[in-house]
Amino acid sequence: MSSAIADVAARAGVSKATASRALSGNGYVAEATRVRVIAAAREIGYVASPNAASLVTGQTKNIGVVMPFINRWFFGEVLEGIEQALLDRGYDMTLYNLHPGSADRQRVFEFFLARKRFDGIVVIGIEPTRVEVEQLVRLGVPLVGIGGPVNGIPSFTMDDTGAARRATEQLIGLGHRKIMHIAGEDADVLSDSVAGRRRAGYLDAMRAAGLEAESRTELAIMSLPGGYDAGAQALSDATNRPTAVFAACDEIAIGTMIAARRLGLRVPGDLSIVGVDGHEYAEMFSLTTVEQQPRQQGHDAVTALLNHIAGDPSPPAVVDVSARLVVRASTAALTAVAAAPLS
Amino acid sequence: MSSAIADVAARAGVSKATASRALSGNGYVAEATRVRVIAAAREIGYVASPNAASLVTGQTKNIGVVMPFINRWFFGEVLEGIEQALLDRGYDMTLYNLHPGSADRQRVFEFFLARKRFDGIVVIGIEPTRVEVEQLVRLGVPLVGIGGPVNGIPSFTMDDTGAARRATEQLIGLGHRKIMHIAGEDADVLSDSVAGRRRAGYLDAMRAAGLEAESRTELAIMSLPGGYDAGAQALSDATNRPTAVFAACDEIAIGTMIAARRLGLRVPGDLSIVGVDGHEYAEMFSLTTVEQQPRQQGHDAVTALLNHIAGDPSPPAVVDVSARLVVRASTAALTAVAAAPLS
DNA sequence: CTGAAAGCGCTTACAG
DNA sequence: CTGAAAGCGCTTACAG
Repeated sequence: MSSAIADVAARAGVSKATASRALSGNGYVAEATRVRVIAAAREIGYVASPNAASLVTGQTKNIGVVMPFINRWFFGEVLEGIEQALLDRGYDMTLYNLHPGSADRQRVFEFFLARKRFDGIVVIGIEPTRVEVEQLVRLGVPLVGIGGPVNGIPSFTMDDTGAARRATEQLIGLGHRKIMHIAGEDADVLSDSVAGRRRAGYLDAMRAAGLEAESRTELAIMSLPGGYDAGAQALSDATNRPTAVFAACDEIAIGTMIAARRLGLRVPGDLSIVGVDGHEYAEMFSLTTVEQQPRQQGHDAVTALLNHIAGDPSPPAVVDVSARLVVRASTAALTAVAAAPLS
Repeated sequence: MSSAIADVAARAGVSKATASRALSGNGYVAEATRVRVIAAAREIGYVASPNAASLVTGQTKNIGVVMPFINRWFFGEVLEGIEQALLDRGYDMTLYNLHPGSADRQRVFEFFLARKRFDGIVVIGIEPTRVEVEQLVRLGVPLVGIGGPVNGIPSFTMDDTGAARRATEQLIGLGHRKIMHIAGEDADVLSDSVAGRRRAGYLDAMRAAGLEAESRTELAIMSLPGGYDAGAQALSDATNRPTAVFAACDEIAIGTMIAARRLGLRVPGDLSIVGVDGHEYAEMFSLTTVEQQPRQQGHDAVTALLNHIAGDPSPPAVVDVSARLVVRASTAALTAVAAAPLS
């Protein structure tokens, strides 16, 4: 059934050592021998066991990935980018899905990640504690982060604060003053989280424009239904309605947009909306957003990680990934009439 | 840095064999010794290498998963269910993402899956060819499928044809006759695919009600934007508009709903819509749908797989998973006025 | 250019 | 109840 290198060697009439050299390409082997060994391997469908090889080479050809969500757009994109890059280089990917507050968290750090199965580890959006970072470092394998700088782990991340500032400034530039921010739920608890940094950028921009008094933040689960619920709630009071919303992510933005329309508000006529991310639905909803490329980030982070494993220098502490404002039809200048009471 | 069982043995003053027995729980070991060994292991942070152990036990404690999409709801849910079940039992999950038409497909079957890394393999929605099923079987490890029966692989799947029939009958029961089906794009090519079976169920129901002449099928990418595009197209001609749509999945249904509203159609006033899946957005969009539990399916399939690996009998060729019609506000009885010309 | 030998980290008969 | 020995499948110095 499953064949070993001894079978290949026997069939090709060489020693296991030579078979190994011929198959791996390491060390000298006569061309004719090489051809014969490779043919033998093909004939019996031999594929080397990396688990066995790892025992002597120390290389597992396997990368561990830890992320809090699979089923949210950003994470799914990152994951697909990682998977593709890994596949291209012959690596496997072992995935751990650690929801915020997951009871398995400690077990993943102390048991699963410690099983000596990985040549490197990618952590994404899990906001590791200082102790956890230490545990990761103690593993002794290269690490890389995506989506938020983590102290002690080189991270691929966009400038969340800057993106939020830019998005908010866009609304300010259109004449809006009552600009509400719908933040991610952990912006409150973790100022260091993606949601926290985006809120900070919003506040920066408001303050710089002298609009502190107009600023207002609501919290939402970072999903479409989360944005819908928060939007429906926050926009229901007609006497105290913002003219624009800066949402912490596109899911929230789209959910808010749908809620606004159900309340009879026109977007952008009555309400301008800006998001962040460049979600696959953004175009369909004509959403103005600060677009990033999570799939590319996954790909680039893994490439850097594998290169580091192969001997390249470690990537820098923070690799700033690209993000750009894409203006679509969810934003418009505040109309003169609506603007009047403010001017 | 990373310690071996010899270190534990030395520290506890026993042989490697005894340390192994104490840690694994296999074989006799004096209680006092066991305690001493476990303490030693804890002190130096020892975790056994399953790669090394697999060489002698043959057990890798690792399961391979192959699926075409990560970033679509059904697959993401299945994946989270799988991951949780695996984590609970101490197994790792290695994920291969094989887009339809992926150039890597052959390499995954012939190289990655053949590396003797897995105690079992889960295949989801990739519609393996006969040759591929053979390759999988030749691996000699237990297999399980999710989301569509595959010959030769025990599969957890809902009755797609029945679900589609039920959904269509619901519309017929509400008095609709001009019921359009927006099918998944591969319904045409692969009658055996999920999309193909759902289209068959639609046609069954239409035929049984004597509505063959009214049946009409359009194709869409199985995503929200896919449903939006197909819906916008199919509903734009006011002279030839269905009064109801049965969508092959909830993403298509929701995309179609949004397109319909943009065209000024009221849902369900002018157009009733039914989907299939029980998508996380279904409630927010008040979508009538045939709900299934992909997360549960992933969990149950893995549990059956691990039990089989542990010695239980293989699951049956087809395990029918539950699905039920959930009626929400996207469907309504055809109004007398609209129905008149048909009666 | 090739082979015999050692050894990676583990577990498991086999003796005792 | 415990230890010495063998061996899982591979690769890599080391001789030749």
